[in-house]
Amino acid sequence: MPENTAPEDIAVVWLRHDLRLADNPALAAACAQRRFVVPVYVWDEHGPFAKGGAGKWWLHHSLTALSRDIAGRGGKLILRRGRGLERILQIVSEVGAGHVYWNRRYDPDGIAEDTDLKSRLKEQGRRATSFNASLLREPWELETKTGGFFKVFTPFWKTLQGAGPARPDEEDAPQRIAAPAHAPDSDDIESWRLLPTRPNWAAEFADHWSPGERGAEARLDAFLDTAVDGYPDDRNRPDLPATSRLSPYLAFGEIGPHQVWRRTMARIEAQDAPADAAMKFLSEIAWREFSYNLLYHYPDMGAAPIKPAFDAFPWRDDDDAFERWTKGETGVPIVDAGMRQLWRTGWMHNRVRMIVASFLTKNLLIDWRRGERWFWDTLVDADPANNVASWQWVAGSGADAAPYFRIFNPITQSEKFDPNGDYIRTYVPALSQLPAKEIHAPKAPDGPGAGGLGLDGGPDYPAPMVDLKETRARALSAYDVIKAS
DNA sequence: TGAAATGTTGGGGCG
DNA sequence: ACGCCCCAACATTTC
Repeated sequence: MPENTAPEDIAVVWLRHDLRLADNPALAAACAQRRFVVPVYVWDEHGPFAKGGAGKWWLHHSLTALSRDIAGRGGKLILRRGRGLERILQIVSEVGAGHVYWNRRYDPDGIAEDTDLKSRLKEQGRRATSFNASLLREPWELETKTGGFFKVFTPFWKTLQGAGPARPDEEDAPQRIAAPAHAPDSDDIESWRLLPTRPNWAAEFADHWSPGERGAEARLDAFLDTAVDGYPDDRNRPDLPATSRLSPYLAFGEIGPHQVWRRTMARIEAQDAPADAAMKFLSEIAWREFSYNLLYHYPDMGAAPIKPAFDAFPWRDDDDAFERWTKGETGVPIVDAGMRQLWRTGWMHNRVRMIVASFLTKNLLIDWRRGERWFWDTLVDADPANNVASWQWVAGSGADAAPYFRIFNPITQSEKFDPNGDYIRTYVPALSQLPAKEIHAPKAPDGPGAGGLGLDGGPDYPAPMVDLKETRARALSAYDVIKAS
């Protein structure tokens, strides 16, 4: 540390799920208040919220982009590996920083670590300052009339609309992120080996995604330009490019909900977008907020059902069935298409997520937590609040969940939301020659050589692994077990 | 942000 | 012309 640099002049900014320069309150405050700024990302591969495989692919590219963007403004992104709290304390001491800035986390482990770090820094005579970058309102801000937190989405959404976002004005990206004369060492990101090699299951990811802040902005602009008008009608159609596909960018904080909110509202005000369609889109952003609201108030919800009655639910242990589900070999076309889209692209359309989740938890009676873990490992948008809240919603154990008896019929859903079968054809090539009428529930060929689909278990496409009617009835009687308690 | 079973209605074929 | 049956089409109830 140069002798003429006082601790007051140096800030460490600990970046986590806020990998952007624009509208980043912690980074903006550090740059405005301190002469030198040291942005840090810590990769904790053993942490409870370490990213799964697909998330690591994304993280690699996101950090590469962020590092370049920071360098473009005179700064240097420091990469370290290990436990976050320890590495931050280490870097703070290396550079002699008097201040640490970060944007808040809301998962219980993140909160605990941040609380711990704050007191450790205080003991050392350093200041820690935290901000809100990732939520429109803090989870403790919105309250019901009786002073509690919201457990039902609709009143939550009404209240959120009334309150509006906490920061109505955009926080510009800092002009300059001045690195200290002797910047601390940084790992080379290649040494983290975040990218898959053998097999390279992410080979196709780059065709679908451009991680990083610029990619996020382009995605939002493209959505607002072309798809928001049709959003209310088409958002449930996996065969159409009708959704924003912002979820991974939001999960990594390459864009924040404030930016989405402001730009969408600006389109409404400029009459570039119909208000009802645009607000329908924002209500989906609000589902994300609602999930964080739930996670904050039910910190254990990743491990335990919100409705305690579900503790006694008779889930089946069936490794073989679970594996067929993960591989997209259930014999139910829409389910298999979804699971293969997930594997190939790191993402799945939301309507199809509900269908495959219903199939797993109801037709197969497999614990939602197994599905949640699989999604965590394979989704590029894996998010500790959204993922868990959505699984509990489908399973029926969540706060504002679908009633357990609301069991999807995957074939009916397929006919309704993929009417021409185009989505199935994209991800299940074995069925690509079937007409729309047959593709949702292919019939086994009558005689030898009749179709070559192999629906009786042959090589091309399997017969349905379960009878939908029977397993529906089985799910309902399983529900009777806990309904009585 | 269901689906299936059951109930109701009304048009048309038919003796 | 009339009653009867069938069955979409829609509504309601149940899980």
